Amino acid sequence: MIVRMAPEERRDAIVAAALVIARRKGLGGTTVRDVASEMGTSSGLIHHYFDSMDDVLAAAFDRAASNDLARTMEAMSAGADPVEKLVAFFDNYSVPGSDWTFQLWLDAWAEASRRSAVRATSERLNIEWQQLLAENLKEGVAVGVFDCPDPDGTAWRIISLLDGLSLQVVAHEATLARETISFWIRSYAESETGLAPGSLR
Amino acid sequence: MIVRMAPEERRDAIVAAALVIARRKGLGGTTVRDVASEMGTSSGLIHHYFDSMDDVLAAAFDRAASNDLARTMEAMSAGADPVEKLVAFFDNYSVPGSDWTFQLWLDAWAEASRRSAVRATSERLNIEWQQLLAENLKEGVAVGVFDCPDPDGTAWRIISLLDGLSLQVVAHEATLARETISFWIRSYAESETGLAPGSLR
DNA sequence: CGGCTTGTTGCGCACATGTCCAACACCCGA
DNA sequence: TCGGGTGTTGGACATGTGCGCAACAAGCCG
Repeated sequence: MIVRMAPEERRDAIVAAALVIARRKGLGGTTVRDVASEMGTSSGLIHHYFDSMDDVLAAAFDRAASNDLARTMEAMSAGADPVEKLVAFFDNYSVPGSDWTFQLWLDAWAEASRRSAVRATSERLNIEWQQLLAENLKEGVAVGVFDCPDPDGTAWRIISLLDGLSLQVVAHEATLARETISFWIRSYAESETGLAPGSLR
Repeated sequence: MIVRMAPEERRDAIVAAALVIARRKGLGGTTVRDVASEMGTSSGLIHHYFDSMDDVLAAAFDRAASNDLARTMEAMSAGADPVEKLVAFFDNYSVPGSDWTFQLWLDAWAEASRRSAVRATSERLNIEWQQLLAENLKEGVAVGVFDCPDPDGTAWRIISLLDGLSLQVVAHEATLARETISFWIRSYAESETGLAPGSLR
């Protein structure tokens, strides 16, 4: 029995199914047939909605990363001041059990050089994350709680340190402990913003 | 005409050929047939020397990364003191034109969760890089030129910031300038070691 | 109710993939 | 000079790949 869906709905379903597979087999390991059978439909259907597999993967990664970003933005908006927001940022960045999202980032960075749609998406989202942090830093400077001469640069450095450390945890698991990198990244942020040690706990 | 090689030699040739392909098509995109035809031999030969493709890829990555490591160690050994060695470390980390090595790192980190041999290799080499840096920091502390309470932690943080920043350059190219990250990483190292700003130039 | 748009199928095409293996060619030691 | 050991071949095998397409069916509109 054919289940006919509205275009929007079906597109969403495809992306959702692709995400399930990507979570299990990696971005690069996600195939048209896998996605189709996950949805319980035929593989031809995927190409009815997407020009190429590259686009499907980019859309899947986009949804996962955008979702994390939105969740973090929401968590930050609950903070009363820039300091609280910064704490919310870090609390949200590495929620336990969401390692698979970061694995997707690793996949995306690696695939970036060979899949243009994925590359464009990861670049855009990376910048959005940096912006989110930078805006909060600027607000803190304006209000006078942060001492930070170059918020944009600081944001890039914090994001990058976070990525570099998370990478070790996700790719190699045992080399670095989760609590350790949580402590390190907060200490670094404190030093970059002129906050007293322990302020971001 | 069959060209018979000594086992050692042939193994090396396979790894070298795999590296040529991996450089062009990525670690994950390297296939048995590609490697074979790069050597001008048959594909069966690869499996005569390696149990699986995973092992070939791990060996190829191992050679590339070990090579970089050795080159950096040598450059550091030319430095007269820990400060000079640290400068040599940074100078060597991001030689222009060796982006492809870093792309291999990106590939390896992404593949780590799905190819155990690659994973073991990248984990080991990541630790070796950290050790290289940590040993130099410890030496500097012993001699009294560095003020650094936790050299091992500092080494991890420097390596991670470097990785996180390099990642943006290699995967996204345009977002961050090379000279910018070179400046940032040196400034960060100065602050972690208690050196005066500009010491690592 | 009939027609038409369009979502959906299921399979075919042309390749590519890792792995394995019987046969072959080369070199060394007897 | 003649085995035997082993490096090497070339293709078989089963499976997987993205993509395209004719046919079918569902639902909307007149």
